[in-house]
Amino acid sequence: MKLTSKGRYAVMALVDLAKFNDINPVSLRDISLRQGISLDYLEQIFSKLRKKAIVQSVRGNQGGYVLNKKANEIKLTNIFDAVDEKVKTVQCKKESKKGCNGKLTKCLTHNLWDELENHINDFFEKKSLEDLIKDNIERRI
Amino acid sequence: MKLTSKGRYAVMALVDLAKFNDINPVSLRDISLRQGISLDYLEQIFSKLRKKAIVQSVRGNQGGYVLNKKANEIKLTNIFDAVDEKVKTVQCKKESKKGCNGKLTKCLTHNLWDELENHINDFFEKKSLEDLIKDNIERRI
DNA sequence: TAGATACTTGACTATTTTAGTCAGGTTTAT
DNA sequence: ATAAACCTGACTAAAATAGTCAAGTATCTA
Ligand code: FES
Ligand code: FES
Repeated sequence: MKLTSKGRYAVMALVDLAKFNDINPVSLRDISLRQGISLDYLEQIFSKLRKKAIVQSVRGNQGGYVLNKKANEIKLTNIFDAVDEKVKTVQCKKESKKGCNGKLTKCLTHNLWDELENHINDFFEKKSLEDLIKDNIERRI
Repeated sequence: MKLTSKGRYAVMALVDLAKFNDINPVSLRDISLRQGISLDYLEQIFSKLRKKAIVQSVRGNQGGYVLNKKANEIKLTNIFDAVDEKVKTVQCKKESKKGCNGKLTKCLTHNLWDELENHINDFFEKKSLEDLIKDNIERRI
């Protein structure tokens, strides 16, 4: 099980943005330089974040992006959802009544993976951008 | 983030094996048929489980595999470890003092992913094969 | 109003990982 | 002897990932 760069970058970029949010729109170029993320890749990511109303764009010279909600209202769940980073532990289709083995009953481990999925999603539900920023200031990394 | 088939199958096969463990060695062919997993793939998986002493093999006609420990002593962690299904949330090398951005400090989100990794591993630490079997009997799926 | 900055979009691609398959063994009960 | 079942390593097709690239459009500032 691993986290993809897309999800990792999305959160990283938003933390960066949130730190500078009060003053001016933050340009992707700046985030790219500070965090070492490809500019083109960031553009893909922010396009998705914008469509899900997590950020707002300001076009033109001196433009950039601004948070569209308060930092404590943006949960990791929202971010991951926006960039299609989903937690997927079961093999079978959620809706289908068939198991992953093609049989009509769920497989021996289906419930386990379901529990795991909930366990992970709980973590994402609880963490907000604000938490991350606080954490960064406290630890001074 | 998703769970791979290898990890899923490893656990599924072991639950199946554990259910029949008292009587005779269980052949991979039977597990393959019951759980709908490719026999060749199962062989790869069990080879690893054997090397980590989670199962024992019985060669020859009427042979198969047997659990090498009690079901309550086999945690998910052990299984995942054996088949190299690892949880990897950080990008940077664990040992290296460099961050994922190549800089000397850890990135803004490093601590977050570390927490996440622990959160997930906790789940795997707590669940044993025995828990899974009980769960199956209770729910009768 | 020209030019620079920065957002916007969509298509394309190299690399890596996954999820197996395949072929050829060896061991042992009957 | 022979069949069942373990054992091993190499190979591969398909999918996912992590980007790159190209061609825009909008807006501020000089
Ligand atoms: S994971 Fe849902 S049936 Fe196997
Ligand atoms: S994940 Fe460890 S430094 Fe970024």
